[in-house]
Order: sequence, then C-alpha cells, then structure tokens
Amino acid sequence: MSDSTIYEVARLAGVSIATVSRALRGTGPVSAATREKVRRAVEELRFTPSRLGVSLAEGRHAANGIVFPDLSGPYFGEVLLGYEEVAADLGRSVLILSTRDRAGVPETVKDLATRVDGLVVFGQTLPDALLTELADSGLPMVMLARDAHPGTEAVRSENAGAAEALTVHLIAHGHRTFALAGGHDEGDVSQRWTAVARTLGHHGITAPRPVECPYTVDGGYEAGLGLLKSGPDVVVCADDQVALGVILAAEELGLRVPDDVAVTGWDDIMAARHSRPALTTVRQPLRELGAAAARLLDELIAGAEPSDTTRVLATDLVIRSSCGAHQVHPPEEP
Amino acid sequence: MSDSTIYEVARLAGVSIATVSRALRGTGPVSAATREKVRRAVEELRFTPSRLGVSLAEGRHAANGIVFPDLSGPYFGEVLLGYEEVAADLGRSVLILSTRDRAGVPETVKDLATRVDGLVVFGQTLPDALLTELADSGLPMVMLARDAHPGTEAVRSENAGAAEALTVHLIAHGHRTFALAGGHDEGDVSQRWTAVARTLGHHGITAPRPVECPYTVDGGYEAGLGLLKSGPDVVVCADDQVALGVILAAEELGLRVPDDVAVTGWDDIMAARHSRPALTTVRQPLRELGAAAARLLDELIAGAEPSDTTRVLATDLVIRSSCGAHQVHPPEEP
DNA sequence: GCGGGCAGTGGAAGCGCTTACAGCCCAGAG
DNA sequence: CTCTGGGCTGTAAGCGCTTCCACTGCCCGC
Repeated sequence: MSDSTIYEVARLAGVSIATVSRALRGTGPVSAATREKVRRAVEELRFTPSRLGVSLAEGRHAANGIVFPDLSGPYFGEVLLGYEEVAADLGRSVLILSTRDRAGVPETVKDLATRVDGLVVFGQTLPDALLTELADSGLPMVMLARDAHPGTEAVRSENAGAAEALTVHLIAHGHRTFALAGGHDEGDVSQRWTAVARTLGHHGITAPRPVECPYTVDGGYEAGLGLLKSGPDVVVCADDQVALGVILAAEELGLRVPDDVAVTGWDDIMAARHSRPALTTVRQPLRELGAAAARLLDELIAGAEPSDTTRVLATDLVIRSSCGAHQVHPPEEP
Repeated sequence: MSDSTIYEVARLAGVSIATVSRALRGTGPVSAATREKVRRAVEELRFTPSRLGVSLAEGRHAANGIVFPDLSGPYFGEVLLGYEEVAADLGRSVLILSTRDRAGVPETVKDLATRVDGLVVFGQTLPDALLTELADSGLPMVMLARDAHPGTEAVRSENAGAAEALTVHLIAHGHRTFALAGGHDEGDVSQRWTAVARTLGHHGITAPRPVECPYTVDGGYEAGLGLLKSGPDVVVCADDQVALGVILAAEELGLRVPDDVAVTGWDDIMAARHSRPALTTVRQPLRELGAAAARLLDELIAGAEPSDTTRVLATDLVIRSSCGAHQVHPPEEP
C-alpha cells in the first residue's frame, strides 16, 4: 500500500498535521471550515492513516492473537469464529497462530506477542514455562479449554458433570465393559476421563486406561482396531472425530454399532449428527467459548487484574443412536 | 507487554542502539566481545524488539491478511489451515477477518489493509469496487475460489470438468429429472451450474433453475422440503452441507436416499464420508487452495507483477452411495 | 614510515502518527 | 478601551526501531 501520509494531507489542506489528526479522530476542537478542507484532502488522496504510526503513537495494537495446536477439524474453526466475531465488534483485529509440530514455537509466539495487546491460548498448546514468561511480561492472556494458569483468565466448558451423565446413561444401557479412546493428559480430556472413572467406580466397574491416539478420524480408526479386539460393550471417545474413526474400525471388523458395540463422542460436530449411526455425544458451546474468551481478554486489556479463575460453560448430553439401539428417535429437526 | 526498549539494552551493554540493532539482526560487523555484551543485556532485560518499531523502520509488516465471508462449517477452516501453515513458514503472521453480514466492511477491510503486506480475499466477499480500490492502491492481492480480479492473482479449484463428470455419472445412473440446490451467482458455484446445464443439454435434458438457499444444513433442509415436492430423480447441491440438509428433508418427507431420490454434494467435508448414506461429492484440495494462495501472495509481495491470471487446482469426483444404490462399495480405508 | 582499507562503532535522520503545550485571535465583560 | 477566556491552530517531542554516513583505530603493503 504506497499510501499517502498525514503530511501530504496537511499540505494539501493547508493546515498542520496536528489539525489533520484532530479533525480525523474528533479529538480537540476544529472549525467546520477546516474540517471540510481536511475531508476533501483526505478524499482526494485516498488517505488512510498508517496503522503502524497510529499504534506506535498510541502505544496499543488494537489487535489480539489466538494460538492453537492445529486448525484441522471443525472444532477450532467454530471457536475461532466466535472469537473473531466478538473481537471484531470490539474493534480489534485478530492474528492467528497454529503451532502444529513446528519447531521454534517459543520464538514465533513471542513474535506474535509483540504484535498484539493480548493473547488467547488453547489447551496445552504451549509449555507452562512459556506461559509464565508471557504472563510475567504483563501480557494479558486468556486460556481456552483448560484451567487458568497463574496470571491469566480461563474459559472452558463443563467436563466432569457431562462425563458423569454420559457414563450413567451408558451403564443404564446395560454396558459394563468400557474402553476409552484418545487419552492425553490434556486438561479438558483428562477431566473427562477422571469423571468417567469415578462414576464407573461408584458402580463397581473398574475403569480401563485410556488408549492414546491423535484426535483425528484416522487416529480413532487405528486405536479402534486395537481396542475392539477385547470386545468392550462401549467405546467412550475423547472427541467425535475419534468416535467416527472407531465406528469405521468396527465396521471393518464386522461389528455393528450400536448392537455389538456402542460408541460415544464429544463436541457434537456436524458429522456427529449425520453419521451412521448418529453419534451420542456431548455438545460444547464452541462459538460461545471463543466469544467468552474474547470478552475476557478485552477486560484484561482494559486493565482488569487477572483472577487466575476459570469460567465454565455448560454442556449438553446429546443422546443419539450410537450408544444403544433400543432408543427410538424421531427424525431430528435441523 | 511493558517491555524494555533497545535504548535500555544499549545503555546496559554500554554501546549505542545502532550496535545493538546490528548485533541482533546480524547486519554489519560487530566484534565478538560486543556481541556478547549485547547478548547478556538482552537476556537480562528479556528484550524483544517491538514489532511496531521494526515494521515502521523496515516499511513492512511481515504479516498478511485473509478475508472470508464466514468461518462456519469445515470449508474455511481447512483452507485457512493450509494458508496459515505456508504463511508461517514464510515468516509472516496472519490476520483474519470474517465479514459476515456486518456493516462497515469497507472500513474494516481498509483498516486490515494497513496492517498487512498483502491480502487474500475469498470468493465474492467484497464488492468489486472495493477490490479495485485496494488493488489500485498497490496492495498485493490474491483471490480465492473465484477468477482473478484485475490487478490480482487467483486460485480456485476446477469446477466445470468435475460438474460435467458428475452430471454424466448421474445420467448413467438413469436419473433424468434434476434439481439444483444452493444457487447463488457466485463465481465458483455458477461455474458448476453452467457446466451441469450444458452437460444436461447435450443429453437432451433441460436444466432446472437452481433454488437459492444459504450454504448450510438448515438452508439445504428448507430448500429440500420445497424441491422434493416435484419429485426429482436427483438433487445436485452446491455443497455438502446443503446436501446433508436435503437428505434430512427427504427423510422428513419419507423418501429414501438414494432409492427414491439421489443427492450429491460438493467439497467432500468430513461429514460427507460419514453420513448416511455416504455422500457422492467432489473433493476440493482445500488445504492446497490456501497454501497456493499464500505462496502466490508471497511472490506478489516480493515484487512479482499481478498476472490477472487464475490458477486452477484439480478436483476429484468421489462416488459414494447417495447417488444411486446399485453401486457396491467396500468399506473405505481411512 | 606512510597511506589505504576495513572492521567496529556512534550520531542522527527518518518511518507516520498522537498529543502536550503554547500562541493567536476575537468576542464579551468590566 | 482594556482585559480575560475560549476556540482554534501550529510546533515539537516523543513512540521504538533501522540504517546511512562519518569517524576512529589498526593492520598491511609498498
């Protein structure tokens, strides 16, 4: 953008740059005649103030960043959507960074940090030491899908209650041998596994160890091929993608879902509703998660003290057919 | 980030800011001893150069932007993923902007334009007049999922050939009465409809007018309820989400897919593969689309002249079961 | 023994803007 | 008629960095 500068506008309008600035931002008094001259000059030159100059002088970026591990799958897109929407309404641009397995993440994140007024960080995307360093530097930060790190705020959705409700429901279906697919010791997911295990314990059932796998359809498929050999009544999966993969694995092994084995997911992504069989899952308010993070971050930037506190959004258990065939379901309204 | 500045580093190291800058960037000669002093000062102060200062002095942002209509659904997330990955590897941050139906889009986009070295713009997200204005200002731009606008480059995936192949396939299935769901006069989609109509014409079939609807499951459902009344053999949909909605509508009306009516989508999103019945669709290389855009944009920023040319990526016709039940499909490997 | 060249360094001029401060002019008050 | 206080405007000091240019020694070759 080889744009014109405020100096050229000032010259063309026959005033000083200070006056141009005041006229454009509406700070300080400017006579109607001058304002009009400036307006015309701006129009003729197609002048747009350089964001760099403004930010440097104002000492703020009017932008904030969001860091996630990966953008694949529907999960992050939805959260990001809610986030961007609110951030935009608050007059802030949003910078994204996906870390994937890339090297040099700390440097990249620090670079990002110098471009924004605040940062939202997903789950265990970054090592705690780095989070501490960033928080200590005074950068406003909001954690997403995990509990708060010292010096930050956090938003996540409810895990334990939904996990318990899901487990109780599965037990009511008569399922007794459980398998868990997609274990990491990540914040969100480990909270679910803990609640599942506790609930099973209450019913005298020993919880199995979760089988690690990537949170993808392929990951679920691979894990499923292994898991299903032991003939569990139900496979509880860390998310919907894993569940869809497990269902594929079951088909591959000649097992019918849910007659031979039940499968459940988590998130309620679009495919969950349309899959065969339709997936029993837990719906997270993904957009609201992103929106809440944006609002919290804005408060921090405005000067609020980080409370080291976690905001928890409600989830819904969504019963469809993958957890047990004896349920009758009228077609869902879209 | 209440960070320290290059002045404090210089003072602590006992050198000038020019030397600090040279030491840090590796431009110009700096003695080993000095370099070490600077290194220590930087470490002690946890100094990170202010991106604002650097950018203002360098005259570049090392960032580029991407504008899309909406982030919902799997489509944009995938493209964005491919885009971000390449941009990051090229050392550029990425700013996103989703326009939705928001007011003040031109201002927001112009603001974005002052924050980046170049811009990727999706489909018909922005009015042509605005595109022209931006291009004229010298901003490097790449159009995505549409043909090039003067002064830009463009990337999209192949439409006409796939649409023809799909239509031929459907005719081979014995389908004769067609319905088209999800019409807009958007670049990508209208190319598909044109090709479908032409192909039908070759076979002596008159193409129906596409029924407009939002590109969502709900949009497809609503459109489907209307469309299916006339009893078409097949409903060709503008994308997979619309197709999934039409399938729901068919179920609602007591029609079996594909026995009573065939349905096809476009994009090959995850849900297409897992839906019941699995969706016949056209796979677009979504990530590669984003990646190609990022690379093209980088070339423009590096100084290449915009060619007003459109790069076209290949698509694949993916035959599953929603287009006709007589096909036998072994379970897909993930 | 002396000039040229170069490694190493500092001074200072921007980059494009905001804003504190000061100055000017004029109307209305005394 | 002078004084005072706004309203309006300009000057200039940053904001944090990069980099051109000038300068100082010092080593080498003649």
